[in-house]
Amino acid sequence: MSIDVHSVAASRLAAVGQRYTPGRRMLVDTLRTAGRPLTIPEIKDASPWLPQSSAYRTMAVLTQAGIVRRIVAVDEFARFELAEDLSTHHHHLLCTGCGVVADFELPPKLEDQLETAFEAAATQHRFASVQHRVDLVGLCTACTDAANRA
Amino acid sequence: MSIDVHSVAASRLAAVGQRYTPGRRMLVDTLRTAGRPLTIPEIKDASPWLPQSSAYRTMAVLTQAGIVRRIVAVDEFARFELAEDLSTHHHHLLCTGCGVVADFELPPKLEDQLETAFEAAATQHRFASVQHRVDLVGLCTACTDAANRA
DNA sequence: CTCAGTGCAAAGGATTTGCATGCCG
DNA sequence: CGGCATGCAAATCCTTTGCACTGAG
Repeated sequence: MSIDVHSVAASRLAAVGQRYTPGRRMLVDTLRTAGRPLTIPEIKDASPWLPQSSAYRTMAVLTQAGIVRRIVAVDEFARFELAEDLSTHHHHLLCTGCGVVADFELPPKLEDQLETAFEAAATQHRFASVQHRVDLVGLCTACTDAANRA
Repeated sequence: MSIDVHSVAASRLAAVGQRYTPGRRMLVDTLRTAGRPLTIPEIKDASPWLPQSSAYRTMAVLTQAGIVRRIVAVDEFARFELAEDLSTHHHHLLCTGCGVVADFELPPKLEDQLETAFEAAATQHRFASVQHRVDLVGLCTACTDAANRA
């Protein structure tokens, strides 16, 4: 990995008066390894001994500290991934069948054009501190196959 | 309005074996008039006599029939708007402060470029039936002012 | 010794559903 | 008449929170 995620995480937690405990470090590793946003159930699957409330609480703390980003996809589960400055700028493919979320990237040139258009739209509607959320919603391979079999 | 929303709604409901009752027609009108996605509480505010369960159930039926689209914004409330082919292709401005959702549009040329890039990404990840979801997340005027006063 | 972190269990809140009634076709 | 539609109330399910215990500084 290019930057030291754990060092950054430790200092960001310190900045909000929190410690970088083994449990938190381990969940950060889980997210870093996953390469896609994970739900709480998925996080628990990766660490079966972890109490559910700790999973939720740790994600809340890490989100607060700016280490983790919480996203809402198409199902009723929240998903968590490392903040963009700890990974890369990317977008999401959302499956309406099973809810799974995959990452993808756009050509840099197109990103630039988008950025410009978004700033114009934000200004026009008097929105501030704007970030963008560009997702694709469709069916993953598994769900497409399942639909065809039906 | 350019197309007859109610006629289309009636035939789409008929296609899934459901009726276009006065209650359903009225909620469709509520959504059409709003011009932005509404939450269930907002829908209930517009029709205080409407039981909550009917609001949820009607939205579920209309969504199933392809008349209404259910979207998830930044808060814990689902929001509902008319399907794109009953209104126009547009995107959303989401306020992280109060959760309100406003509509905006992008230049057609940029939409075309996005479409091309999205198709490439979808193909690469083997996703099918892809639609895109392009949102801006920020603070609306009211919430920006509130933040400045604090 | 003090206070943040953790675990367990119970509460919270949006959404769904079971069941009985009403009404269109 | 039969079945969809509707109301009311209870249930579901993700998520949050209260409280007691443990461990680091």
